[in-house]
Amino acid sequence: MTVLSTKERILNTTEKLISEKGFSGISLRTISTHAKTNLAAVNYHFGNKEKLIEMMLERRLDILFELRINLLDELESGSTKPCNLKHILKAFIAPALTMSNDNHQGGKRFMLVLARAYAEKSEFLHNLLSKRYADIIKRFAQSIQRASPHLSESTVFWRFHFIMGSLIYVMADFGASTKTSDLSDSDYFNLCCNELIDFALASLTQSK
Amino acid sequence: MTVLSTKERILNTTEKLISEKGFSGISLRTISTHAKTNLAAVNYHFGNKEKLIEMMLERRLDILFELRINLLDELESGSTKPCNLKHILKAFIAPALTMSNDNHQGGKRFMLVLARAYAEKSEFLHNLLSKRYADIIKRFAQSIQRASPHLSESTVFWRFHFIMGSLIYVMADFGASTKTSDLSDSDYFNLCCNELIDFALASLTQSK
DNA sequence: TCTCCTCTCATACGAACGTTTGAATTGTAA
DNA sequence: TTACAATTCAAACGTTCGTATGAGAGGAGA
Repeated sequence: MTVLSTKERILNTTEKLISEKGFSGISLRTISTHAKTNLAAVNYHFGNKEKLIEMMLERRLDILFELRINLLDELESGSTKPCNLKHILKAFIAPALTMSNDNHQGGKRFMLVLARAYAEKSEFLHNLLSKRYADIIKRFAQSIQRASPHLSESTVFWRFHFIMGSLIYVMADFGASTKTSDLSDSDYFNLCCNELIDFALASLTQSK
Repeated sequence: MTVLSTKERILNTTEKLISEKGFSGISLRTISTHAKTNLAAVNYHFGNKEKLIEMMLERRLDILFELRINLLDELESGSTKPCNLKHILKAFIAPALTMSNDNHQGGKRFMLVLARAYAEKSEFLHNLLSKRYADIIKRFAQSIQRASPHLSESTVFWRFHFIMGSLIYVMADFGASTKTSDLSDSDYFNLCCNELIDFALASLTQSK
């Protein structure tokens, strides 16, 4: 068991508590107490509450998008032909759901946090997506377009966004699902992941 | 211009402000001021903040689900054969987006509020969906199943849920979209609505 | 040991919150 | 008009919030 720094403990605790109670229902006092430190430590390490939340989002988003782009790079390397559509979708979807299911690293919590940030139209998240990660999203859209020549560019655009919506919805569900099935967590996750990829594939395969 | 009661003004203002600032960022003081009444009026008419928000959600959800079930009833009346899949999906999706686009009645705001409530995993909303409206959702699922005999029951279940995710995502976007197109609001809405229905249809038509 | 720097701590401040209270106002039926 | 209920109001309560401050703990190098 490695000893985490105060800064790391605060970040992890923030993630955990926000995934449980949402952005609103959590105070710096609760965070610092659960992180076994002092209220003032938050402001010492992060300046203020907003910066703390931004750092918490950023450290995982960087990982998520790097996983995605690495997979896409791998797919596109060595050939100029369009990639297999299912593989592209998998490269986009799987990292999110893998992180979502990675309880050990706390990724599961993060995905719920991310889903919440999406819904709350967090300005910070919006900026991050439209600046830091815009290129990656665009590359995926283009790759999907090349693999779906039977669909117009605008239809691909729309459906890719709808798929992102489903993905976010699923991510939010993983955090706080009312278990209705008898499956284990990881079986349920694998099933859901596969169903979502097939769903996305189906939606892009059929033209009308 | 009809004069609204204090109670109605409070409900409308709550809806408006929450759609703009989210559930967290809004206080009863702000609400009562914008509703041109007094802080205490909120507690007089609704008891407390939570009850106010619940009433605000309920009055529109009732309308939404009634619209949906009426359309489905109409589709299924007079025949025992499976309905046209596109019509079923339209009966489910269109009312949400129509309300979403109905600025005059304030429905546009509500849809964003609803999307936020979904993401925040509001316990109240969850209860409402799993109790008051569960039968309606179930009827749609069954109707889709009958119209999609090539898909297994569980696949239909999954994909219906993914479609709901996309729908919620779109609803949230209507409230606070960063306009990137040159279309008018209603043109943009119609396009999006049609694209979403086609997307849903495509996802259920293709088996793999 | 002494000094310096990083970090943690207890504490305080002002602002904003939801809720309560009792008086004032309005509407209504007798 | 009078009496009574429904509604609106201003004011205050106690709590919680984010932030700021200055003292002190702890380790590293001289």
